Amino acid sequence: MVKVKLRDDYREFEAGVTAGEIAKSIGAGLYKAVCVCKINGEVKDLRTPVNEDCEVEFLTFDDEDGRRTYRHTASHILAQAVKRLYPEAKLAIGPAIDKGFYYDFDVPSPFTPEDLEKLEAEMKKIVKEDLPLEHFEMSPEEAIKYYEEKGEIYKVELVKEHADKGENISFYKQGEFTELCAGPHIPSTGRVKAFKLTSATGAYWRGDEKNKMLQRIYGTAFTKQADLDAYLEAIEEAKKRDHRKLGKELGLFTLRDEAPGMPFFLPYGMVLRNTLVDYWQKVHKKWDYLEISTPQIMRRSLWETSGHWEHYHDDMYTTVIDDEDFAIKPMNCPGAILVYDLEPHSYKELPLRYRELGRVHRNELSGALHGLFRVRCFTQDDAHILLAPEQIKDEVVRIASLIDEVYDVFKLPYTIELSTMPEDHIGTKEDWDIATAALADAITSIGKTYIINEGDGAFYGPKLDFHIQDCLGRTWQCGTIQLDYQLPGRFNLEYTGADGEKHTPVMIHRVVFGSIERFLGVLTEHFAGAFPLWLAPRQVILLPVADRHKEACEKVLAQLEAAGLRAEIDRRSEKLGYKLREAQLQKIPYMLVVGDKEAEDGTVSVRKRGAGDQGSMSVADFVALANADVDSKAIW
RNA sequence: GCUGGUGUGGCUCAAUGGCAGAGCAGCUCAUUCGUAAUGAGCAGGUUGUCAGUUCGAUUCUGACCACCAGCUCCA
Repeated sequence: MVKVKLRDDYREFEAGVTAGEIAKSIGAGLYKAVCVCKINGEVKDLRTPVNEDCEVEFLTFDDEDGRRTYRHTASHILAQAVKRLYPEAKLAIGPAIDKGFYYDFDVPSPFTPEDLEKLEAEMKKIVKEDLPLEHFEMSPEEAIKYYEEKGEIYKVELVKEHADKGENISFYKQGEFTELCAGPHIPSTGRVKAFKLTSATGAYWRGDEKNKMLQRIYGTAFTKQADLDAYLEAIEEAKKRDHRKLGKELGLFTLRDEAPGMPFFLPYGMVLRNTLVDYWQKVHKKWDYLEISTPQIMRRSLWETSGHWEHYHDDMYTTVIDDEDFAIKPMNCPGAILVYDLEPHSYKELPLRYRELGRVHRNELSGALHGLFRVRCFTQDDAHILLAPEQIKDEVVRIASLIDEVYDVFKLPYTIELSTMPEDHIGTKEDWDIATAALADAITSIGKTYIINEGDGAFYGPKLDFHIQDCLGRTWQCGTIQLDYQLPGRFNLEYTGADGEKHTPVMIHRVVFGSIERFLGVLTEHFAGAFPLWLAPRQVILLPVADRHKEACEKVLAQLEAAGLRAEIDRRSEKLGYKLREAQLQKIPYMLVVGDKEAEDGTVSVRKRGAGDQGSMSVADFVALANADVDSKAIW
């Protein structure tokens, strides 16, 4: 007998009982809902036998591990369906991902939407067949032989890697379909209820563009059809927040064929942008950054010294002027370095913080362009900080606090990634360890958590990246704090230390918004275009009920403008409802209605976006109300 | 850049190997209206660009450009 600790009691079972049988003994309903279990904290199949005393926890689709397991099995069903309909397809990999799963195949011709429909139908058959997923193992030699005979070249490659660890290779079998897989899985295919194949695209084998491009099928799966429908509906809803759509509707920016990836900012977009920049300036003055501005185009020699000419050439726009090579700056750092290098520096001046709203140009791959999120011309809210190595941690705390302060103003949720030493790097491992630890310490000391992005640092130093999600949950890097041990040396930068000796400073590259453009895109999606009052391009719109009220509106407009509010009058001879509808669709925070009554006693009837009619008040009262909102940067 | 898809008035979208159509927006006229669309009329398009096939191409083919999804890359 074995003693099993369940949620709040102990039960005894015959040794060798499976986790699934334990679940069944507790209740059939529970058993049906359970995807996978944890035995002593380790995620395992329900088919796993229990041979000794342990703690068992059952996980349903509501649990992240349960959900992943469920969707992972769905990906196996997809692979099985593909093998049935396209026996010549070679299997690569097929994991569960955040919102579903995918599977990569090597097939002679890409999948069409009709293929996906056929595959979905075949998957339904496999579900109906209710095939049990059985786990078994092979020795590495057997596994290689097995896959070589089948011509599964990708699987052979994967097995060979596992073989180096000297362990047996784990497989799962469902009906005629066998798959290299560490598991775990749900007990049978019949449990996968609601799924949909969402798209088919290309993807490089092992994510390396030098490798062959495989065909990836994305799908998602839920336990109930209603949940799947709700999910698909939510995606459609989310697309309405897309900043590319809202940017057009609200007159913020545009992109034209004449300049791919280089946004044109329209009048309302410029108001938004300038408001954001004003705020940025205020914050940076407070945090003690000195503002500089450096040239857009600089000589080749500068870029050779910085290393960009060699390492970043493909992404740079270069030009020849009077027979001499120049480059349009893709980064602001060399400019800041030239400013530092103007005169000798003492350790007493450090950290020296140069801020620069620097417009950069990068020749990004055409396929990477995406609205304002990924452009070829953008303005980084950059700063370059020169400091002594021992000042790193304090300075990083200072920057991370600044970033947190700014994101909090918008109530933007974000995640932090710490990228560590890549294979291709400069500097000693000791330096990297100290620097990486300084970054980690800094984040922990301000009460934040981070995830580690192994080996993803820049070749010159580790970095912290601040990621924000877009309307569809894709994350975009906005803020970043990068330590740089290389550039100061390349430019022979120095400061005189307390010891009277010359030392090389460390440089920190950092941005808060990342780029003004990307951040505006993020904000547009975050607020679904309904910007807080302080940011809204048009804060107030005045709506005369009839033409005879326009004059009264003009007076109110003058008062609002004098009070620093951004206001307009809708002067068209339309009915109130018509003008109101448009103002509402334009997401203007305040709509002020002026009719006979208001014109008479100098009041306005206030309608607040999202909150409806607020009744009448004097213009002075409205100004006080609005300005209080602007000052507090209230979000509603 | 790679894989697949898309490209029709300012916007959203129809249609077709044989005169390209609607709604909204715009303009004109009438209406002067109280919290999400007043009515009538007018105007607006070399169907992304360039070639090819064809008596005839917006439709079929090819190249290019741009956009969309994903890969890669990145602020």
